[in-house]
Amino acid sequence: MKVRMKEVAEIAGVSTATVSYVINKTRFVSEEKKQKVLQAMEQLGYTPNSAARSLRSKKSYTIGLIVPDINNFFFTGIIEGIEQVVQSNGYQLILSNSNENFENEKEQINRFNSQLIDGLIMAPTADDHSFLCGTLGEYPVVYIDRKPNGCFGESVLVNNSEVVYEAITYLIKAGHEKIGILTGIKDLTTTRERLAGYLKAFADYGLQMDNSLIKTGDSRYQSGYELTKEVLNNKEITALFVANNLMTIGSMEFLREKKINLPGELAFIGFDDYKWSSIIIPRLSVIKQPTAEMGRKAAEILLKRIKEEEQNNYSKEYRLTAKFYLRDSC
Amino acid sequence: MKVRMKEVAEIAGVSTATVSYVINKTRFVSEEKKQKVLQAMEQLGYTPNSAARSLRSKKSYTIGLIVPDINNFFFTGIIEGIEQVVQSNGYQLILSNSNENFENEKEQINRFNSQLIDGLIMAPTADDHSFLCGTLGEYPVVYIDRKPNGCFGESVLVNNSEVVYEAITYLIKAGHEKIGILTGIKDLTTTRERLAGYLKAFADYGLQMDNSLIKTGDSRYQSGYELTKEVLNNKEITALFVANNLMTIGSMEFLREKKINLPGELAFIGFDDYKWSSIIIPRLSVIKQPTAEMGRKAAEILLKRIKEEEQNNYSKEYRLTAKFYLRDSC
DNA sequence: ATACTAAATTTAATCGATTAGATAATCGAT
DNA sequence: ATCGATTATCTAATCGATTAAATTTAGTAT
Repeated sequence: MKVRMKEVAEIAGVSTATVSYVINKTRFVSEEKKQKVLQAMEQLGYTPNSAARSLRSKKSYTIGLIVPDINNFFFTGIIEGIEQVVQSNGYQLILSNSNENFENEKEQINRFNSQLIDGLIMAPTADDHSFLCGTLGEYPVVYIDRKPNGCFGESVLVNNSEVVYEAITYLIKAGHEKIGILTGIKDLTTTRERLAGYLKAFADYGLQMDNSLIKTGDSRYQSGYELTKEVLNNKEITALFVANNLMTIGSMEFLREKKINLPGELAFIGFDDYKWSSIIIPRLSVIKQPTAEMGRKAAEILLKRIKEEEQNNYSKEYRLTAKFYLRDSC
Repeated sequence: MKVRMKEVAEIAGVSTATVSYVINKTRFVSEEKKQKVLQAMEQLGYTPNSAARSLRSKKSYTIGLIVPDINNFFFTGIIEGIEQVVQSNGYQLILSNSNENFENEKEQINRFNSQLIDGLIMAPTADDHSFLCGTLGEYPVVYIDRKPNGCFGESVLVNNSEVVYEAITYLIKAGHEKIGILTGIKDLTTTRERLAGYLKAFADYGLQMDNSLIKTGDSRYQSGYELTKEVLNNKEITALFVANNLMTIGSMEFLREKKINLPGELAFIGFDDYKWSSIIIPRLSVIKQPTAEMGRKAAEILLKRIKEEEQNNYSKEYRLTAKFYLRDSC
């Protein structure tokens, strides 16, 4: 038999209102009654019913999170950061996996719209999100990693184009002129920005652009493997940059199979870091994103917006800095 | 302004009860009225208020999940499986990270006890969980990966001791007699079971046991590194088995640093598989657990229990089969 | 036409908290 | 002693759905 606030109130000899004030600290309650209430709660092992609470107060102390791939260590790093902040502020986290699929994503958003959540953090898929601008008046949204296409909003991103520029520049200065690039899903803002950094480096250093150097993938392991095979058909290539993490692994798989020597035969730079990238031989040079920090930042912004109630400064961008880690593969 | 069931009922020219019956299919409603209701819902863009719904019906269509490390790919594999099942049954997933810390775990359970959830899946920490047997009468619980110490309950596990027995036996048959083992956190059932498999192989093949061969770690990267250094002080060791995934990476890091040749100088078997274990050289032999399947199984069992209402067959164990993948490191 | 069933729909109580507004208690000033 | 102001507490309406019980409607047999 679940114990309700009414029982607590009876035992403590006060009204339910007073109990509520004690729990939520919403009004002053005399020390004497406060103690009685606390003791009664303790004695009965009372825990408030969150459904009733959020029905009345219209706050669920729950935030939603939609990521495109739960198995991807880049996103789990983000989740970890979000979880820390959310947890320590007494909020709960509802997790959902869109699988990079627009329909899944929309379906999940619809579920969230049953006012379950106080706010939403999401890494949107590549599709057009203009429908969101209208729909999501109910709760604040913060985008992470990627900006949604066709819709404004606050977002936590990294300096994609700058850090890629830095990495490509490093290769150019080391004498490479034919540098291949494998990108993730075409219409993601991350893909566009990383490609822009690559192109800018080529332009700034007066190198000849060549379409056979650029291959667009789908952010999966397999396409990393396949596109590496393809891009290396261009025999002049001396360096390869992979702008996505799973594709980095797929690419490495192909290079290992073909026994292509890094960095001797091919200079290699991958994307995203994990402990394993220092145990493979050669240790991989990569661009590393501050995943946990991104997650924390997004959660902090969201909670602030939830508390503020005022919904201005839309479409602000927060750019955290990803770094180029030079190791042994280039 | 949020649209309520009342508005839908008015537009459709019926009572809220009828609307509810249409939505939940709980009673027969004439085709005519049903259509009117559906159309009104569509027209107003109605989504039911889940707080009100769960307050009244005492079901939240939400299940809780507590894992000890969100960043660990073993657990994200499990999460992925759980998410699939939960999602497709119209449930939501609340995720929490205990960080292998008992206090965090208890705190989260307390939060869950505010009747937010219909069921719970958790990988319990190593501490004594006898307090759980009492507390958790409210909703069904399924344990995953590990059994809780001091408490019964349904659990989804793998054949730890058998698969480790198989791997160690392989090493023994290959002529190894001094085989080191690094285990995870001491009081986890997984650690005990894996160690038991190791010991049984030694016993069955009449090998001399030796305490300097066994090192107990804390399931973290760093302890894999440190303990590898330690265990190799025993110069007779010719093979090493690491019974935890992050520790496998830490161990490999040490071996790479010391340029210890695998399998020439040391035969090596790690725990848990990920795409990267085939791109490192030599390709790692590992024990691979069916993570997604474990997650799906746990979610299915839990949902079944939620629907059944009857809480018998407690403490049943489901053992899925982990497999030994023989590659190039041993 | 009447009585009786069965089927479809509605009325209204209910879930367990929050909170505006009413009320009671306390205190000081006149 | 009375009034007013202030503070503490309580009463009761409310959030938005579900659902038991009541009611209406339709159908069938006599």
